[in-house]
Amino acid sequence: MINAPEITYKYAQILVDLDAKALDRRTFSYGIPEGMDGVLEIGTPVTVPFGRMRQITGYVVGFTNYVDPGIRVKEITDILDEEPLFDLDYLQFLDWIAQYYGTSLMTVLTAALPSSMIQKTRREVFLEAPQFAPDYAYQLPRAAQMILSYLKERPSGKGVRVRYLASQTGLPLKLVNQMLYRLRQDGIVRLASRSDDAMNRKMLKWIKLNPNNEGVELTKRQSEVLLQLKEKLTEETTLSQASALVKTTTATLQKLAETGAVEIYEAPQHRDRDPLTYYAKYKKPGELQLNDEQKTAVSAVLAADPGSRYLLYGVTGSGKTEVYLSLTETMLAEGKSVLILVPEISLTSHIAKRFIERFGLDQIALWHSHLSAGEKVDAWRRINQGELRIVIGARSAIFTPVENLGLIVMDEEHDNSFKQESPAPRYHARTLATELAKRSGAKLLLGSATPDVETYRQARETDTVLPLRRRYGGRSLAEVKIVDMHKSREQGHAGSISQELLMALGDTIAAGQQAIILLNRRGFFTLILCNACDEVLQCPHCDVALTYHRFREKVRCHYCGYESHKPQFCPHCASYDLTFTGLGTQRLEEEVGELLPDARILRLDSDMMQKKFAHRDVFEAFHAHEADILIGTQMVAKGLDIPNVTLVGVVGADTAFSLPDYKSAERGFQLLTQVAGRSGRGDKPGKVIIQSLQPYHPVTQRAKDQDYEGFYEDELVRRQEFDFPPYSQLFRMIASSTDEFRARHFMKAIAINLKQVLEEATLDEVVTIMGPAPCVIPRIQGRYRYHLMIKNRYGEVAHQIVTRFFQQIQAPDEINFLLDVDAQSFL
DNA sequence: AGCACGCCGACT
DNA sequence: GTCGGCGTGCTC
Repeated sequence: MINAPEITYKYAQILVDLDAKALDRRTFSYGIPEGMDGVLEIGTPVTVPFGRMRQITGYVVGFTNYVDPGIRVKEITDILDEEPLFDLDYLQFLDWIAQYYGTSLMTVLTAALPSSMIQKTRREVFLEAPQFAPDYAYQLPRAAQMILSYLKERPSGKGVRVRYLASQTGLPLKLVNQMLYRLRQDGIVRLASRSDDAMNRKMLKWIKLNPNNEGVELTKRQSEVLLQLKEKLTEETTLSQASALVKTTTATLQKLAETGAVEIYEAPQHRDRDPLTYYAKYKKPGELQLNDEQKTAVSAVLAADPGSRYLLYGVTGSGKTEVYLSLTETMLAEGKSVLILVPEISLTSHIAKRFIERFGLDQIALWHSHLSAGEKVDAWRRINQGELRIVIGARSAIFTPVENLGLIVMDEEHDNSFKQESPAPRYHARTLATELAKRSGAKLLLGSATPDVETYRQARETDTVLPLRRRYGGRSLAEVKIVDMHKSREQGHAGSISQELLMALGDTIAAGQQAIILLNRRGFFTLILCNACDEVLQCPHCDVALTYHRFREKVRCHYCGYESHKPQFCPHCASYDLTFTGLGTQRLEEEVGELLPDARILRLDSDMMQKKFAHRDVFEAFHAHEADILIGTQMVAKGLDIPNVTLVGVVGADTAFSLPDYKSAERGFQLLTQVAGRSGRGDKPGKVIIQSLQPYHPVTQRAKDQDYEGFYEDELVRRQEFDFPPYSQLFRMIASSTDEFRARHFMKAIAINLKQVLEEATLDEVVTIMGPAPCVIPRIQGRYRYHLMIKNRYGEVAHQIVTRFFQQIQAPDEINFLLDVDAQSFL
């Protein structure tokens, strides 16, 4: 051929897709067979022979001409997809992540790429040029001619699986592959994996009215249903949504479809039918109205150096979103892309809605866990090709291959859903975003009303805080009142709702307004006590108290999901004298219902989340004022923007910040402040009532005054005293085993060895080890857990020593050993 | 992870 | 003498 390859390498370095402990952090060199050298790139997925028998998937991560003598190099068997899955920059970014978190490249790759892109083993052949010159075929080997004539018989545009092709032509697989490489080189065929078409897309049933069939005969019920459908059906309603909307069954709708009055059809869940499509109809282009503070923030970010990081510190309702929108507009105008990271729960929040309203869905990729495999691959491709230039998503959206990235926004940056707890890589999206910004030259904007203490300190020291102190329309923050529950009880109020809160709830409902009550515990009763032996009933697999759920009379473990019937007697002493106590959201719902019999109450907690989108339904119902009071766990604190909410009640506020965890005070403060921010977002002033058992606790008081800076100063003093972040970097190692003794002794040995390593590096003064000790929850799912805390006050060198130390440890099979870099929780 | 090699004890 | 237990070590 005419175009000579620039450089040809003999070998490709392959990362093999095996989750074996020692294998996934090495690469293997494979020979490049003839005809494959032009196609192979970094990121190309291939299959390679491995060991004696197997063919496994791997990825090209480099090229070389040198291989250690004595290694019997094998050849790459095949290319799974000619389009590489990643490029060199991306690979280097993933490698940095693997180094930082002490894990392997393969582990990071698994977290980064959509799973359906990784498991592509089904290769297909497509006939690219069916009209080749007639004499071209004659000069081909017989096998190639057979393949071509078979392919020409097939319906055009459809692929054939390589294996199937081999069996149909009766040729050996190896020969088929050889021929296909040649045909590909000549541009006759294309090889691709199957996942790039709609194969993985789930099909849904949709329903629409059939206007051509007005006068068909219907039964009484059918006419009723049809009447309601005419009212409620939108352009995009699924069959199951419709049956819920008009309170009937899908069977009835099917019958109705048979009459021809409506039409039911199958279609994939297209992105246009994303739940958020709804907001695209309310496009609000026009000029953005920014106040002085917002303008200052926008121009500061625009003038910032590439790779720099800014904190948009804005109280709730101060208009952070307008800043994001304005910056995005400028970025798009400059031909750049924007990545918006939001907490998990907030995908339904106003941020996504506002972006869709402003920019429409045709340039936005929504990246969330409810996307099907096919939709993810679709979105990935379109993002990669620069077709979608705004990506909005939770934590894992940081891995999407955004082209020409100009800005990363991380809204509610303090939210702990940005940290992946398990499985590895246990990454924090903020850490990754900071690194990605540096690498890509994008600007990073973190937004919060209650920034993470570490973020705030860093921003203050580097002078990159952009404050928004004024609330929209000059509205003041809600008035916060603390009720001392000890006093309330002395005054003879036995229940969980104080007189003040009850009165306020009554007034709010009477005024036609709505209220939110936050209680951070699920279930009905959260404790079951034996009065004979004083034991608390625990999960048989975890050292966690069981929670009684009224619904179906069951007890549940909130850690492992263990479920059992309501116990009749104590498992320790067989006494029947059991007391059910402790307040959960279910019981609170009942109690409020008894106190306010006319109030319409909705409950929102993760028990309700079992059903997909159930939380969205609850949010929407509450937003539509179908209920007066919303009771829930911390979910209600995040992202709700309902103007008619003028009262927020917090029940049992203190439990959050007394956990044995260095961040628990911070989380408690954030939770109180965030939930307080839900009150009074409209024209009417808001009110917050916090019921507390420790009303003079400094965190409660700071939350009352909504004084973040005061809280921050208090907290810094405490952190410095104990050398917690930001004064150190925190690592946590956990060993767990079904054998308690082994877990404990393994951890002890680790502690001794690590101490020695640190001493040898003369870092033992600046890196301290705490433990080993049993974890706060000492047993989960039958596994005993021991942990080790490591505080690094030295920096990058010590960080590397700890991660390398961890990687060198080969834990025995019965022990699960893990490292959590920048651990956020001690539980 | 798989799979083979290999070094010991129990059997046709 | 050989069958098979699973400890150890390798996979380009």
